[in-house]
Amino acid sequence: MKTITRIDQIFLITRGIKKMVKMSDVAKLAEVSNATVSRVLSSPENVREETRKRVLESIKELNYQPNTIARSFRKMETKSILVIVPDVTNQFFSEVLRGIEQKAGENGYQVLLGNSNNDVEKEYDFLNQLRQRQADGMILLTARMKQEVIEEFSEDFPVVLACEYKEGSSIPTVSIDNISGARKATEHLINLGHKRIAHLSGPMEVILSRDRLKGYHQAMLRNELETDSVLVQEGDYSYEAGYNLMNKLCALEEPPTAVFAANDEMAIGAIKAAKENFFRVPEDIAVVGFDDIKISSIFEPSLTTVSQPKLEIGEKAMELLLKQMNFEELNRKQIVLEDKLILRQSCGFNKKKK
Amino acid sequence: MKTITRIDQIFLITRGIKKMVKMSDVAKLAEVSNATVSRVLSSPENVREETRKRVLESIKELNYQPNTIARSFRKMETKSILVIVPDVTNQFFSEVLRGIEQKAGENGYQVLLGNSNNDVEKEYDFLNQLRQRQADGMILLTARMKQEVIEEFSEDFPVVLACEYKEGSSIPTVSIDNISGARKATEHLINLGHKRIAHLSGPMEVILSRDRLKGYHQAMLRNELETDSVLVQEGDYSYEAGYNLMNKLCALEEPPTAVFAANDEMAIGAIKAAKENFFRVPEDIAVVGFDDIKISSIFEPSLTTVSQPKLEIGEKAMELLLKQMNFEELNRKQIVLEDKLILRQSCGFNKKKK
DNA sequence: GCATTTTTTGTAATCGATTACATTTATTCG
DNA sequence: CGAATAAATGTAATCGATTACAAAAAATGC
Repeated sequence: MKTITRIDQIFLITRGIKKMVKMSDVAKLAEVSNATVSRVLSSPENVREETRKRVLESIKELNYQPNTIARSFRKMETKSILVIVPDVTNQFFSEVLRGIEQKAGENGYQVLLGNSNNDVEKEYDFLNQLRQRQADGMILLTARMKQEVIEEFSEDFPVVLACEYKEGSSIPTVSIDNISGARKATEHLINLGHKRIAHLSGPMEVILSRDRLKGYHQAMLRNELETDSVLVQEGDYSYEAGYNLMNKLCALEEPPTAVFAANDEMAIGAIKAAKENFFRVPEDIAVVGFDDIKISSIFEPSLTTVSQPKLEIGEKAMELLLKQMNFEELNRKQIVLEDKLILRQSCGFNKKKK
Repeated sequence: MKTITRIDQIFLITRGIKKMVKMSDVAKLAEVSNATVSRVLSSPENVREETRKRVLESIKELNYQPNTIARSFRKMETKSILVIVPDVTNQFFSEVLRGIEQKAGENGYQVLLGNSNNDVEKEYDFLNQLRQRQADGMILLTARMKQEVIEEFSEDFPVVLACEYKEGSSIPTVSIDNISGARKATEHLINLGHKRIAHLSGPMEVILSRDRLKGYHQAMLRNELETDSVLVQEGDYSYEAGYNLMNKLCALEEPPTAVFAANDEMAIGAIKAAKENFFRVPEDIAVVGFDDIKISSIFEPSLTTVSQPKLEIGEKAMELLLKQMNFEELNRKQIVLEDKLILRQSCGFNKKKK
């Protein structure tokens, strides 16, 4: 009966690095070969019950933890994926992230978070990280890089675009139909009788922004409304941009009676500015946003907005990525999920009288 | 003059795995040994200019990317750290994260994000990930695990606690003085003339919650105010908890005239509930929060709150971790940063007349 | 009981970069 | 110029788990 003491286990501390128990230590104690220990861990059904028990006991006794780096090295996979977010502090993305994380966790993948900080250069850096095998795959929640680059890259590595996409490309993508969502939002304002409707757009180099603008234009055109070009203002999806742009609009000789903002953060900034300019929302100016982030329902007036299925976007994106990493065929490469217009107070809808 | 075509580079696709260019390929093309290539990459000053140039050209020509897994394996380090967050969607943490990310990036470290979802079991799982060397160190933004466990763990691996801490432990920690912060907040309400002050606390098993409660009690005691035990309600830091608890308080025969909430999310939930119960904020009920998250200044009424230096907490935590990973001595293990009471409308302060 | 098949275990090569040590080449200096 | 020293490069072991293949042990069948 051999007993291993704690002293035996913890041993030498050399230059601060703890000497770890390795597989061969377990093998020795259990009086089997390295291979058998490995098998107990990865395919226990091929090991005789008795041997397996002995090995497991040794593992426990030595408190052995397999060295993931060595395993990764041998198998040339990290069991982790990289998710690139334009801005970690943005609520919208953190919910998508949650969807990704969940599916990833279920399938034994770690999520490495990459914050691009809205900087394209950073995005390119992240591609290299994947090239260097720091992760097995990648989900991009922002894609400002050149189309050719991403496309070529996606031929060699598992990549999924979520939310953003590239026109006419074959990169697996999960998103909603931004054009129709924006159209719905704008049409809602039109149906409420508004004619002078402004749009606070996102940056034009981002396709989402162009799509939402397009939806806005379509709605205006279909209803034979003119769009005064001064009513379309380009922002960057930030609260501050919404606030500043709305201040501009309020200063116009003929201010709009309604505003469709390309996301909720800008919409809230806009409402804030409108109020400060003594416009009542929704009475004087109705506002509609996009995304349905958490504050939108809490803020007053609560925000009418186009709701994206954030969690589902994350989950589906991870599913697409998993399939690629497992070399499964993708039957559908472009997944378009349903958005939904949520009516709240900021455009005059009242759930309950107050 | 040897030319390498794209075909040469991209080669065989076997079972979907692209054959990568490796160091030996570069060595062969540059007609040097493996070691020299390695040196060009990690200590170029030891390689003759001419040779170095030749190697760099080959690297470029073959588009060689070092295999990080192999490097990690050999050096037994991943150059990544693990950050455990109780909830990714929480604004407060995402800002701390940004501080961590920044410092990590500057020092060549990747940030692996772990979402514990407020589940202790998950936290224990993350410890094992570190044991298995998935990362070189770990920052805990939540620490519900048993003190002994974390402490023993922290002897073998680089760990930093941020925001949370463990009493009388020697684990490196970055935080503010929550007791004094809470006391300040409560005293502010007392100075405004409030006597019946409620407290919406966090879960009692979290030390932050206990500290903030303690600060509240201290302030009351010092000012010889009685604390009606029905006025202290335990929540879980969520908007919903604040909302529900405030509904309870409003239904009291003698409702409080002021509320100190243990964080901003609960404070905002509380204001929302107060309003729905026809209490005006701050006229009928003054509210103070804790954390100073972004919405707090946007929400109406804007929220008086104790501001934590979120970014700095993240940076300092990463600095402590870096020192541990580099086996440097820590001169100070417990870092306490300054908080600041920010006066806004929710307790009757008006920056500008409206 | 012995040949055949099946199951279990062991042996040793392998993944790709790093690095201690050995060797070669270049430089310095009397 | 040649010895001594310094600089540049090469050789080969190494990190720890996995796995193809070989060998041994157990089970089966006649």
